[in-house]
Amino acid sequence: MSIGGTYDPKSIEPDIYAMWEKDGAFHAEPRPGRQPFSIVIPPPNVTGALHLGHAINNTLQDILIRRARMQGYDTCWLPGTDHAGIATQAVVERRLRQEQGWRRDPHNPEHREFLVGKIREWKDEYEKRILDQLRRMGCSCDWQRTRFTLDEQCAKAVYELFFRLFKDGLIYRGKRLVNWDCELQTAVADDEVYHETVMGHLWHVRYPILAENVGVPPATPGGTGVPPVTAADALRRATGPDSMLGRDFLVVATTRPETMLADTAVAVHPDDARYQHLIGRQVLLPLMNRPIPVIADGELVNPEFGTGCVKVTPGHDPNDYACWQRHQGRPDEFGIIDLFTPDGKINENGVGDLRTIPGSTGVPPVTQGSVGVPPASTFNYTGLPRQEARKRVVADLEALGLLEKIEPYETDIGHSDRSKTPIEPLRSEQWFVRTAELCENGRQLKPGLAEMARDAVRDGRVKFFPERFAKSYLDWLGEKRDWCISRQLWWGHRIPVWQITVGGYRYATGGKSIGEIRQAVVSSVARAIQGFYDALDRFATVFGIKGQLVAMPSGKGETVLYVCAATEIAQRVLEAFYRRHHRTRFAATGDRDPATEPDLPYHSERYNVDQELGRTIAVMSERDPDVLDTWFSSALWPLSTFGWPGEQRSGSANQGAGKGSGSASARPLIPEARSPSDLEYFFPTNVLSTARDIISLWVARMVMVSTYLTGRVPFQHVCIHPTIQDEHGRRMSKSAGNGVDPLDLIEMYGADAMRFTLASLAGETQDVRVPVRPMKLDDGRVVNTSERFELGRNFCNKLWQAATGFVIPNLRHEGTQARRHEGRDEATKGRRDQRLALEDRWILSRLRACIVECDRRLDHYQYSDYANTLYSFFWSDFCDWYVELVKPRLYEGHTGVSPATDRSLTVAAQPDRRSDGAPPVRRDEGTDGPEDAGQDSAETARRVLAYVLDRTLRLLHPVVPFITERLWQLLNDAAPARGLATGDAAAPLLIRAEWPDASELADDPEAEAEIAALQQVIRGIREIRTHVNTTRAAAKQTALRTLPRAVVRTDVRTAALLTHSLAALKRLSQCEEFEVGPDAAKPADAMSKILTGIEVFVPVAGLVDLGVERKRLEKERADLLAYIQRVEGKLSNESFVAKAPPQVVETERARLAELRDKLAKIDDGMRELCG
RNA sequence: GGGCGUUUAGCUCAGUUGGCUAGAGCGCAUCCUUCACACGGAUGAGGUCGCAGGUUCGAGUCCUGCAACGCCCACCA
Repeated sequence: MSIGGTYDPKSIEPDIYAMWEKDGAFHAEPRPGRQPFSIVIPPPNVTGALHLGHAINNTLQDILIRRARMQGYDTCWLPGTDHAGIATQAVVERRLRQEQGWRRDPHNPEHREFLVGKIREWKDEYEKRILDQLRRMGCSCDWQRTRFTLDEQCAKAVYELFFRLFKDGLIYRGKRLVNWDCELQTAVADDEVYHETVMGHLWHVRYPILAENVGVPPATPGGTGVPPVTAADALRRATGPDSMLGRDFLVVATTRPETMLADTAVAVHPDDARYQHLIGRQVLLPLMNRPIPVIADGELVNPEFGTGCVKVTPGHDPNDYACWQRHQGRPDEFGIIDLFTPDGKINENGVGDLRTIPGSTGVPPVTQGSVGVPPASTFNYTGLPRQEARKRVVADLEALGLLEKIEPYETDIGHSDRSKTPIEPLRSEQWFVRTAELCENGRQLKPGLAEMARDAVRDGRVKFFPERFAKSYLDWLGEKRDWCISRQLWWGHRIPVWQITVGGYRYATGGKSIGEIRQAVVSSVARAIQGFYDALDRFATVFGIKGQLVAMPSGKGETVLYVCAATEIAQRVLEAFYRRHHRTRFAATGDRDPATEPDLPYHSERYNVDQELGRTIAVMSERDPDVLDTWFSSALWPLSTFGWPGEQRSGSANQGAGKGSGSASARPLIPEARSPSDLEYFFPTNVLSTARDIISLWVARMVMVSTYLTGRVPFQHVCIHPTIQDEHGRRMSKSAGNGVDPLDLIEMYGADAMRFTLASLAGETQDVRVPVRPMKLDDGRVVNTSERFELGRNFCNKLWQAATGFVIPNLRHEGTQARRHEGRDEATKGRRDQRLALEDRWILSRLRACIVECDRRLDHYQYSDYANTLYSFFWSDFCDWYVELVKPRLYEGHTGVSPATDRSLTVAAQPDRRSDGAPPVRRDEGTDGPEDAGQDSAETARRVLAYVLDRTLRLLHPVVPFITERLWQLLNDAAPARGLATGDAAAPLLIRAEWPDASELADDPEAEAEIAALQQVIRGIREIRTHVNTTRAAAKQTALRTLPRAVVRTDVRTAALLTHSLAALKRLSQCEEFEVGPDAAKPADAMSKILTGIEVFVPVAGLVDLGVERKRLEKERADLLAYIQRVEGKLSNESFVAKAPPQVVETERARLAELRDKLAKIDDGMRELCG
């Protein structure tokens, strides 16, 4: 051990970590009758390496884990990573595209295999890096339990959850408007969309008003007697010189003109007088030449904005979609048209031919082409990319004279977080989880997932720290939005569902009535379904997967079913079943050879029972190609990682392959004889520590899933840590160039320094700012770091210096004696034998307060207060004062500070429950005088030094584990036994040592007050010395290292205290001689410091010009006087005296007396100075 | 637009249920290479606590309004 060397983290960190791992300190097994403490790591995405946000979160978790371990819990911190479906796939795909020009073909199974392989390579690389980063940070994770969201164990849980939700009717498939990423060709969640303000335009377009509604009801030729108005007429009138708004045309404003091709209505506000007369009429959709209705919608339309008319494109705009939904089933309902292909091009609906447009009102084409206007059929945008289509549409409108004006307009465009391309809202079939309660006829059948999760927080089973974050959790869940769980990706858990389509073909109508035919079809469909079920059931029985399959109606009528498999085995069996039987008919009638039957179309929606009748068969389609949303597996993380659902499924009873019914089965009881499983022991976890931006995405979903599956919450406490920003309050990110790699910080400052700084940043605010600076590392690399981390580095160095440079050498120096002492200690056990000096009692009292404070702060997840408490205890109390006070006893054989109120230590007689620490000790009123020789005093000082360092290392270990563990080794070498009063051996490894117990120490207010007085005197003399030296420097005189003499006038008791601690007093105040006493005479030509009840005088004749002293006293007097006036003002205020609590008034009075006394003494001094 | 948070020393932040002259670290100034530590020690300067009202004997702290900044959610064609 070198003395005086700067702490070098790099030289110890790897060895220390290896030692912990070798010792198995991170791993815990369930043990009956013990207390577990568990945390599951928020699994970092394998998208990339860890950043500072991960660093702070994992530091905090490690603090909790290490403390719990020291407190004696069976502690498990479960590590792992998240596959992060869309994010990872996007990164890898982008790379493949850039490097090899590779593009994914969604329908090519080979592509699927190739890409998933590539992503897995990426994952392997980054998972390794991430786990290595955690190790370098010192995280004490239970590596044996490392999990990955796509591994077999997690997948098992995912499929089981899907199966149960599916069986309970909580998962459904529906066509909804989703955020579509045209680049990645997948739906993305709302929270994966960010908005970017871009400068765009607002195009104002005229929509010609039709003189007469067409098509609804179908115009019978010649029926109305009024000739239908042609498109040409309408256009001509709308663009003519005397055309009139509201009579001949309407104007709509749009930021996305290309979507007008899919307009199905124009909306106005119901109360808007300008357009009242048009509600219910039709306008002609330009380019498409489609009549669309004018509807009233108070929610969609703001009459103040734009023209007050809104084009309605329900297929591609969320608001319009909502409007469309509102109007469904009403007399003014209108259609919906999908316009885009998955890769963002205009589909076949971008042609101006009415009859080809599904969802249109089926109107015959309006006559066209007679007035020089291009016929509608020439407007064909099919195949154009969105941007191109926009240009063409605008140009065409312009050519038609329908473009009223173009305004510049600032608008927010949704972008995909992953591909950074604009989002296209479009309709798509997706799987959803229902979160609202299930009701029938107004009666609640099942409680909703959202409500169950809200209850868990409302009734306190889950608590947030800080508390306020519960609100955003409750608010978000209150919306009960359904959760879109399918993604059109390949990197993830594939949806375990096969579709069964029941359809008919070659039907003969042979003279039957429509009613008879319909009847026959219905029963034949039912028989076909039954046939399918029977076949599937037989298959399931053969393969032993009964109960692992369930079929449910799709909600699309009786001809489509979904079959879901609960396990990967069942999935494989189903896949085999599909391969073998998808061409087989499960026919209700007939007995044709299946091999000769042609395949039926995948969808049989167009099947029309009114026209034909034939045989009905069930056809199975391939497995749903989509994968599950990443959060679906994340929601299971606390359960899946500990092994849920366990073994319960194998050998479970037949739940029937038929129609799913019944709720999730209760968890089986565990036989008491065997030791608990991981799940039983470590679940629910104690704490979840995470960032606030995923409270809804992740925290809420974990609670939903856990309560649904087990009836229990996944964690008791949710701890939200602050977000780290750069000095300008910006988020840190690689792309912004302000990202900081934890490994660079470790390289530069050491892991402990980083951890300590991060902990000291983690208060209860939601943001903390860290200035980011590029700095050069030793190896020449320039990386982002922050000087903020010098805080931790300096503290670690101080700790290192104090321990290896002072405390331990002093123990080691007397090593033989320390061992002798152990022997003697045995012999004298239970007898008073150690005299604690005042500073010993003081530091032990301070230590006690420090332990209490650390516990209180950590119990409330107030990490910064915990770190700061230790910082000031160790640096200020221990190093600055205790160590300095104790030096005379060690170096010069002084007896230490032993005032009249000396106390001794009594050793408790009973055996200690601890194996590695000190026993509970009690103080006793001692009456003995301070007669101990210096030898004993030095011995006591060493014991206290060792003891306080021991406890400090324990307290600090959770936040700075490496350095404390190393110092623990050194301390063990120097003082293997270091209980305060007995010689019990310390634990070999700090990581397993016991957490300090404040109750073994006593609060000692008397010692605190006395040391405070001592400190005041020392500070007073230091101040005078500095003042003298400053003055001398100004006069170009050399500085004085020490003052020759000081006189202290104070009461008998304080005088005794100062006298007894003379050596320390001289040393700390750098003053050579003292005169102390109640009657000490003030020397002439002295500088003075007036304290409460203590006057300090330093004769400075010949040292410095006394003129400056008067100025100094004058200023002090002025300050004092101002203060006195304030207090006087308070006390002369009658209502203060009358209304304030008596003790407050009393305090003020006492203060006033004190201040006046001081003032008088200062006045005395000034009189003398003036002569 | 809704919600949450922040605003205290040059910078980054503490400041408990209102009650001793508002604190810390960094930075700054002066002095000190004295035998653990210059990644150190000593001393000091520096703050009308965002603004305006209110409650109270008393407000950095509680209430109202305003402003700036940040985050989350929802987003008007």
